[in-house]
Amino acid sequence: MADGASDGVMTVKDRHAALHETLRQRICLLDYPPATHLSEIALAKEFGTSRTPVRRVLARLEEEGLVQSVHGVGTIVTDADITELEQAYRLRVELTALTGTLDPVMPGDVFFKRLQALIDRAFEMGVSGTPRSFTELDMDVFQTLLELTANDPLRQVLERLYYQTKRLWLVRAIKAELDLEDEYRIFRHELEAIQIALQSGDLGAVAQVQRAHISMSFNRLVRRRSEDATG
Amino acid sequence: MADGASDGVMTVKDRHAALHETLRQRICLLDYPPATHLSEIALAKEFGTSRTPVRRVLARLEEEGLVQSVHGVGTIVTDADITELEQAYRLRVELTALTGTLDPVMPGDVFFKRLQALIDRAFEMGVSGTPRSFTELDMDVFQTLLELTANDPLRQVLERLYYQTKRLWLVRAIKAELDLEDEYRIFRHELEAIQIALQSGDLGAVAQVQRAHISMSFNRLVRRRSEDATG
DNA sequence: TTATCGTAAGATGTGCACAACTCGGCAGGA
DNA sequence: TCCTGCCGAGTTGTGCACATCTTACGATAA
Repeated sequence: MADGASDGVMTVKDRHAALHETLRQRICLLDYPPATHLSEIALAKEFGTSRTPVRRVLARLEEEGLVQSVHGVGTIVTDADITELEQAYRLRVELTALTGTLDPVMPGDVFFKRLQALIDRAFEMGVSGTPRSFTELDMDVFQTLLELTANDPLRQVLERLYYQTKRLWLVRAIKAELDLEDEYRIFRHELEAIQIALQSGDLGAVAQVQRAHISMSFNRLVRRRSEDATG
Repeated sequence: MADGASDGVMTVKDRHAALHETLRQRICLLDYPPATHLSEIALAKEFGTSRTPVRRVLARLEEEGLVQSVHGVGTIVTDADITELEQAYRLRVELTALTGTLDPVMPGDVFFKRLQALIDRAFEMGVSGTPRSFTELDMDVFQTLLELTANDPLRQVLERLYYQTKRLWLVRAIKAELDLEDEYRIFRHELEAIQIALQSGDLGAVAQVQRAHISMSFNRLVRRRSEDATG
C-alpha cells in the first residue's frame, strides 16, 4: 500500500491518504455494501486513532459521494443507483476521451511490462475469476492507464468519477444480472486493443478505445435494467 | 447569501457551505492574497464558532487547491501561478464545451431577465469598473450560465476549476499587466454573443462561445507573460 | 388492542486542552 | 565575526468530554 515517504516515516498526510484509500476500497469492493452504517468509533479503534482523523476522511468521502453523514443518524454508504449516476457516467465517458488530447504521455518500457502483466492476469483469471477479483484487476488497469496523461486535474476528476461509478457494475455482477462471460471477454479484448494502439504510438486511439468501452459498458448496464423492468 | 433551508433554520451543512463560500470569495477576490497566513483561531473568533468547523472548511479548501496547510507552520493561501494552473485552465476549456452536449437545459424567461440584468451591469460599469468589481460580475455570470446544464458532476468540476483559475486574471489586472479596456470590451462582446446564441435556441453555440473566450483569455494571460519575459 | 407520548440509547457535531511540529531569535563559544 | 545549539512563541493535529439530534422501544391511557 502507499506508505508515503521513502524514508519510512509516516507523516500525517500519508496516514490520511492511506485511510482514505482503504475505506474507498472497502466501499467500492462492497465490503461495505450500500446502506452500511460506518461507526466512527469502530473505525477509530480499528486504525488505532481517535475519531478526529476518521471524521476528516469520512468528510472527504462524503464530498466524493461515497458516504453520507446525517446528524444523529450515522454515516451511511450511499446507494449505487444507476439513474443518479448516469450523469457522472456520461461525464466520465467524455473525460476519458480527453485523456488522448490533454497532455498525453508516451510511456516507457516499464509501463509496457506492467500492462502485459495485467493482460496476463486477465487471461489467467479466465472465466473462473469472481466479480470481485475482476474489479480489483479493473482498478489496477485504471490506475495504470491513468499514467497516460500528465494532466493532474484531469486525473483527479477521472479518479473520482471512476470510484463513483464502478460499484454499479460490481453490484449487478454479484447479483448475476450480467453475462459475466461476455463482460470478461470484452474486457480482455479492450486490453488487447489498448496494447495494439499503444504499440502504434497512438495515444489518441488509446483514449478512444477506452471511451468506447466505458460507453458500451454503461449501455449494457442500462439495457439489462430496462429488460428487467419490462420482464 | 445562501441561508439554506426556506424555513429560516440554519442547519449544520448550511453553516459549512456559507463559511466555505465566504472564504472562497475572500481568496478569489484577493482579500486574502496568495501567501496569506489564515489563522484558524482568528477565523473561529470572527464567525463565532470554534476551530473544529473552521478546520473542516479549510480542509475542503485545501482539497480544492486554494490553501495549503502545513503542520506547525500554518494554513497558507496558495500562489496563483500560471504554469501550475495551465493544465487546470485547459481542462476547463474542454469541460466548458461539454456544457452544450451533456444535459443542456433551455432556460425560461426568468433566466433571460437575469442575463439582461448582468449585461446591463457590464455596460454600466464601462471602463470605470475596478478589476475587483468586474471579477464579481464575472462570478455572477459564471454561476448564472452554469444553469444551462443539468449535469451536476460537470457543474461541480467546472465550479472548482473556475475558482482555481480565476485569480490569475485578477492578479494580473490589479498589477496593470493587462489591457483592461480590451478585457472589458471583449467581456461585453462575449455576453452579447451568448445572448444571441441563446435567443437562437442553440445551447451548443453558447458553450462554444464560452469555450472560445476562456481559451482566448488564457492566451492573453500567457502572451502578456512571455512579453514581460522578453522585454 | 391501538395510538401516543416520553425516555433512553446511540450517532454525529462542537469546544477545549494538550501534543507535535516549525521557525525565528538569542546566547555562547570557536 | 561567524557558526552552532537551544529555547520559546505560534501553528496545525489529536484526543476526549459534552452538546445536539434522531430513532426505537416501552409505558400508559383511550
